Amino acid sequence: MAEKPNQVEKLRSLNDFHCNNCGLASLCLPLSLSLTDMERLDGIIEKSPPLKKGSHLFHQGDPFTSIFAVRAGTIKTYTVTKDGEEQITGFYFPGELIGLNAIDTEAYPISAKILETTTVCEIPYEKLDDLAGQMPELRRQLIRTMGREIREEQQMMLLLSKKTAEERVATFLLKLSERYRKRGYSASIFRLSMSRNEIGNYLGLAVETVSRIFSRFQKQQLINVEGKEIEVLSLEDLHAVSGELRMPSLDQNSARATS
Amino acid sequence: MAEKPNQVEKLRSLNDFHCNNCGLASLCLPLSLSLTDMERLDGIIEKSPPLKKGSHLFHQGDPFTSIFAVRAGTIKTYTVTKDGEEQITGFYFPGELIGLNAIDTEAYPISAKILETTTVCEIPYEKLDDLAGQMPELRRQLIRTMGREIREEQQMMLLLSKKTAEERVATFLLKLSERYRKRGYSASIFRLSMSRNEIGNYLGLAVETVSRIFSRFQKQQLINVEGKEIEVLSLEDLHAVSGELRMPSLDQNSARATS
DNA sequence: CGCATGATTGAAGTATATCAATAGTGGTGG
DNA sequence: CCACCACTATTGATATACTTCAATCATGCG
Repeated sequence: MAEKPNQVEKLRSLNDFHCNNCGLASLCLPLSLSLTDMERLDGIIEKSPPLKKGSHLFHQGDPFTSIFAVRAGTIKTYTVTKDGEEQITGFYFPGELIGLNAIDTEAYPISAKILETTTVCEIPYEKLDDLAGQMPELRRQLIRTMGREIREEQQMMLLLSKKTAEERVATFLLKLSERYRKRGYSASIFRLSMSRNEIGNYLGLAVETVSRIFSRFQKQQLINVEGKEIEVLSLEDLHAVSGELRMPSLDQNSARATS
Repeated sequence: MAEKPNQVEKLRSLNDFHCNNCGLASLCLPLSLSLTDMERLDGIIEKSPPLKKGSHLFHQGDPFTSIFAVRAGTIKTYTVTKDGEEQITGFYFPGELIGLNAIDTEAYPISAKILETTTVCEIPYEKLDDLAGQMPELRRQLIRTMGREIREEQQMMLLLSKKTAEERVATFLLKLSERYRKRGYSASIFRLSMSRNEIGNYLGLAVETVSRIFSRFQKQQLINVEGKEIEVLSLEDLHAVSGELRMPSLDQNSARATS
């Protein structure tokens, strides 16, 4: 039976999606929860249908209600500056949480836009807070996740204030590579889900600069670029260009790393 | 009795220092704790003696044990980049917490250096975590504080990636002004506890640029500068130069602000 | 009081932005 | 299915905000 998975089958399996069978649990909030705890967390989570590219998860100013975990796809978050231009504050991949910066406010301080067809888990914050009061491991995991976010943003500050354009782009590619690797994808071949414009915006560079540096890196045999397809030819060399301290590819066990 | 407060008196009052009589409680973790809860928090906190300018609270790589709350004085945090130069990640004033970025690691990812004679409250993280499990309001306050830190760092990213030198310096001065105001000091006259070099480092600018902009602002009657003494002549005009969206001085009740 | 360190100001250099023109890409409808 | 159009990316030429280098001046600490 069930020899040919059909449409109904596929729908059923979508509805059967739970934290305890989510491949991302180890990257997300369920990390180190017991099975029963995981089920309780699962109970408060709303799984979204696929969201279309270009649509918004929420807009800056919308009332804050929920944290979102990316299940599949990519999301960018951004604010709009005084003169109307956008500043991208982050790209979010499966297992990552969006909305942590809104916890002490009544409205989202940023907008979240879908970059490619994406599904998310919506976690109502009031309920999450309740559960965090009852489940020590969930509380710790939430706080750890926030601590990591603070740290990563400080690294981003360093990138923006001290690094050259080449270092920024190299660092960006390495970080992407590392994130793909952690999710079980190739660390050396991947597809950019954002435009050159968005990369430049995020890194504090003009589009043209990003484009030139991609070309330069290609000429230097560091990477192969073909539109949005990136192949990293030498993680080591790219790392040398990035000006980063540690060698991310050696950093297999991030929990024990001292950063 | 006790007509002339003497040395012993002063020492006694130092030892009598507790969360429930700390003027900063409303800016710090004790915020919205009940009196009993506050006393329990107070029970796990170690009050430091005065720390000397130039000394370190901890060094990058030291084992992570505690969060610190500044009680009086100023502290800067910084990382050291590959080529040995430092990147300042923040300045911390009374009531602010240091070390939140280390929570999910085993070692501090930054160093913390005293800028002027400072006292701190040391909060052992294990004990804080225990208490957070028992006291919902403490848990919420810790998480809120982290959420705010994440948000503020995103604003800093925006500053570093989109703002001009003048906008950066103006924003910096306004943020300082606001922080002094919240602590009951003058919003328009204050003393910089950091050097021009440190300001430049933090803002991603050369010292010379900071100095030139201070002079320019002075010429434009925005501020008066005399060494480390700053007088803001027009918060409104400075705000206009800063490129910030909101008018911070109108933002009296930050808890209800939606940012 | 003196000397090291920090701050200011000017002159010259540079990395990156901006402007401009062309080439490629992907989505849409005929 | 291909042709079209808008959008995105690339590449070159020029402009500029900020850095770097250099010299002088101020400050504060022992």
